[in-house]
Amino acid sequence: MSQLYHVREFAELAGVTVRALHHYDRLGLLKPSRTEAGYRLYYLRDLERLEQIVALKFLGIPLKQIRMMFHRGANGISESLRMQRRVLEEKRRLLDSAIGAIEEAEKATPSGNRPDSAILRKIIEVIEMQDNMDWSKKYYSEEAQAKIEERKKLWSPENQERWTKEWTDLFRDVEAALGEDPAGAKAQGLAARWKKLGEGFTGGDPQIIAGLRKMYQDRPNWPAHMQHRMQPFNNKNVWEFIQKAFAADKAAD
Amino acid sequence: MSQLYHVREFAELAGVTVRALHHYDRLGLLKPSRTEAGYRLYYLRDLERLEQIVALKFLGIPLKQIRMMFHRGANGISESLRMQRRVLEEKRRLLDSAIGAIEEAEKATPSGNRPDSAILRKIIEVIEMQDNMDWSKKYYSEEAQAKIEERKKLWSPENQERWTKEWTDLFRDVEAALGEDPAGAKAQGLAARWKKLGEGFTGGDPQIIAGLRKMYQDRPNWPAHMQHRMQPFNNKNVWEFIQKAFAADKAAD
DNA sequence: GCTTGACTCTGACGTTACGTCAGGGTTGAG
DNA sequence: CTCAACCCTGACGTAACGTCAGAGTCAAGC
Repeated sequence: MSQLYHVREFAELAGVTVRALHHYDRLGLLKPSRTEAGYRLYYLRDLERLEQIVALKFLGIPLKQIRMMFHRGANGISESLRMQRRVLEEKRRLLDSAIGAIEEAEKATPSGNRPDSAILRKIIEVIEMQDNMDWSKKYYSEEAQAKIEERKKLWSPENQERWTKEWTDLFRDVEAALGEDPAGAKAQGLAARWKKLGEGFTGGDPQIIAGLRKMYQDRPNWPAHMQHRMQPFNNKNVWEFIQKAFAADKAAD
Repeated sequence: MSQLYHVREFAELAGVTVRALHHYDRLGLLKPSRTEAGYRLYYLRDLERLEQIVALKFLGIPLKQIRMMFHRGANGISESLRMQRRVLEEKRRLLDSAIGAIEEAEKATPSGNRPDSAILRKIIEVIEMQDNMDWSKKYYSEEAQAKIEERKKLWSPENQERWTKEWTDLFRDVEAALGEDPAGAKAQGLAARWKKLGEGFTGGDPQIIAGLRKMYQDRPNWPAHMQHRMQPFNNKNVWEFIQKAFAADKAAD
């Protein structure tokens, strides 16, 4: 009973390394008694403590915090666990995105040995898409966010790609038509395309449209890399031209 | 065109910190040109490289490896990605276990402020159960493993707890009955309980039983902490007694 | 008593991807 | 010339140990 263990034995008993025990000792997490020569001596009751440490560590809780939990005594453990769960769930979200990005890239470049740059571009695309979603969140109301979550499911990277291309094309076409009459047939055709594409994302939902408008007006505060990515769409004349075309359409009613 | 950027600008353009750019520079991941005074100068084409770095980093690939990927040129990126996906999936498995353990603990200790030691015990239980599953895998054939995966779904921590308790109780009862006649009514009753409990885990499947037997016979090679946890079941006399009782049962047929 | 092998101790450096000073040049405006 | 705003490098810190390295300890065999 009340047997004594040397580090090696105790470490094996608990399934950890000797060095880890040294570490916990120095951090004050588990301080064994010592022989006269300075050898560490562990009792069986130390095992319980060690198991708790290992368990909390498994949950991703840093050692310093574990020490605090022990130190502050009983209260607060369940509080720490609630917090830790949120942390872990956030980590899982990121992991899922990363795995998803790789999957998309593999899907998009079948066994064929596409040039690696294509794979990378695909990944960047997927990540940026997720990133945009995340960043632009703050412009939408809670309700609008929920609606976007819904629509997101339809937003495969392929769609995203096609959609980007269509906007780019349309913008270029409008740019080329800047000299025309905003009420003319050509301008009206472009305006129709514009409207249709816009509805592809907003679904015509007024809350989403409102968010988009808010986002657009906040342009000066966008992070630099967003401004950079939006640069192709930065031609003020194009926006004004389309405004006029819409106005002309309305006036024609 | 071909605009030049100072670190700060370039960092904001890409959404990273200046210090990160210093870091990538020193690691040889992205080496900008310099002014005479030693200031870093980035070109727009550096942005592409940087975006690739950020993307691969997002996938959890260490910087050194990213450098190697660039260095070894085109081939091998998709290979790296396949590997990385496996790494990430393994991480997700661990994350899920951790989250699961916390959930179980929260479920088992409802809002009531149970002593924290109870919460910790619960977590340790859940983790050890997963750990056991993992460790004991090697004793089972592929088929048996698949079958166990199936049965695992029924194995809530509550069941696990009850099961452990019943085995402990049964073992204690047998120990108390060691003096009796193995063919007697009392011994036969115990043998029946034994058999029933055993089937609770094996489901009577011969492959699982075989794995269990293999595991039991390999006892000397179990890790120390498993031996420690199995210590309450280490009374050889009990096993022999039960063997005799089974034999007597068969002989009575 | 001495050697030997198996253990144990502590201290120091390495790992990862930067963050955070600290001390010291550079540049452009007034 | 000065001042603010940038830029540079180097050094230390972070988390949880792993990996030596140099040195002491213990029990056994000769």
